[in-house]
Amino acid sequence: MHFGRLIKTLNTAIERDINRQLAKFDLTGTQGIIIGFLRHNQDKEICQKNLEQEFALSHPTMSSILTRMENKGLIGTAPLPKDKRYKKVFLTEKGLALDKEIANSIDIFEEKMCTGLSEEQQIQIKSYLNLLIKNITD
Amino acid sequence: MHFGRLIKTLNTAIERDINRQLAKFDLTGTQGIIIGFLRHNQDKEICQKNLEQEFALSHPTMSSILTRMENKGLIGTAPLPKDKRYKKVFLTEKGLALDKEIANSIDIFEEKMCTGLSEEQQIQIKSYLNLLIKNITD
DNA sequence: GTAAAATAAGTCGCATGCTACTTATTAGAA
DNA sequence: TTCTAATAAGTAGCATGCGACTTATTTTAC
Repeated sequence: MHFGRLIKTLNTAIERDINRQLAKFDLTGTQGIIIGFLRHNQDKEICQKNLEQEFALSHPTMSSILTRMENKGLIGTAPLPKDKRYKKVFLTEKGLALDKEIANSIDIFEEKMCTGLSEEQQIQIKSYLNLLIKNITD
Repeated sequence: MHFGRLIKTLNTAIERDINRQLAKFDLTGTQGIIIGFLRHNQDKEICQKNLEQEFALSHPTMSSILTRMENKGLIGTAPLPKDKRYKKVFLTEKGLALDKEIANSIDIFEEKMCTGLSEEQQIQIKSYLNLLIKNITD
C-alpha cells in the first residue's frame, strides 16, 4: 500500500482513539495537545502565530481551534502590547487543571501504540517520519 | 516528540500536498484514492460497506464522501438486488477517465516523499506503520 | 512623513472525520 | 409465520483541515 494511505489510516485511528479518551474531560485530542504545549511553555510568551508554526497548521485552522478553546474557558487571549498584530495565548486555571490528566491519557495511549517496539526502534521510526515530513515540505 | 503529533503533522502535510495536486482535476485526495480503488477492483462488486472497511472509516464519513462524488458525476450507485440494504458503487465514464492522471500524480508525490529511502527501508517503515495500526485497533 | 508592502489574524465556504440517533431491509427465533 | 435481532445506510450536529478574501497593524521605501 502507498505511504499516503497507510499514514492516513494510522492517523485516523490515533485521532479516533485519543478523542474518545479525552471525551471524559470534555476535550478533543487537538485541544489536549495544545494545552500540553502551553503548559510546557508557560515561561514563554506564546502567540497564535507560534502555535501555527509549532503544529504546522494554517492560520484559519488555528484560529478556529483557539476560538473554541476560549469559548470553553480553557485559554485566554490578549493582543501583544508591543505589536498589536500578535495575539497572545495563555492557559486559564481550568485549562491548567486538566494538564496532568491529559498527559496521563496520552502517555497510556503511546505506550499501547508502541507495544513490541524497542526504544531504538521507536527512535528509528521517528527519524524516518521526520525524513518523510522533510521530503514533502522541502 | 510523541508519535501522535508526528503522524498527525505528516498526515496533514500529505493531504495538503495531494489536495493541491488534484485540485487541477477538480478532485480532492480522498476522491482520487477512491477512484483508484474502484478502478483497481472493476471486476468486483463493490458496496459502500466494502469501502468503509477498506479505508477504515465510519459509515457516516463514507456516506458523505460518496454523496459528494455522486453529485459530481464521478460515481454511480444502486441498491444490490440480492440484498437491498447494500449500496453498490461504480465508476462513471467521467470517473474512469480521470484514473490515469490521478495515479500519475500520486506516484510522483510518493516518489518525492520517499527521496533518500531504499526499497528495503520503505518496506521496513511500512511494516512498522502496520504494527502501530495493529497496536491501536487490537 | 507618507504611501506601499508585509505581516498577523478574522471570516466564509467547503471537505472530511466523528458520535448519536433514525430508517429500511434481512435473518433468525419463537 | 411472525416478531425480534442484526445489519446497511441516512441524517444531524460538531471539530478540524484547507484556500481565498478581508482587516488591522507595523515596517519599509521614497
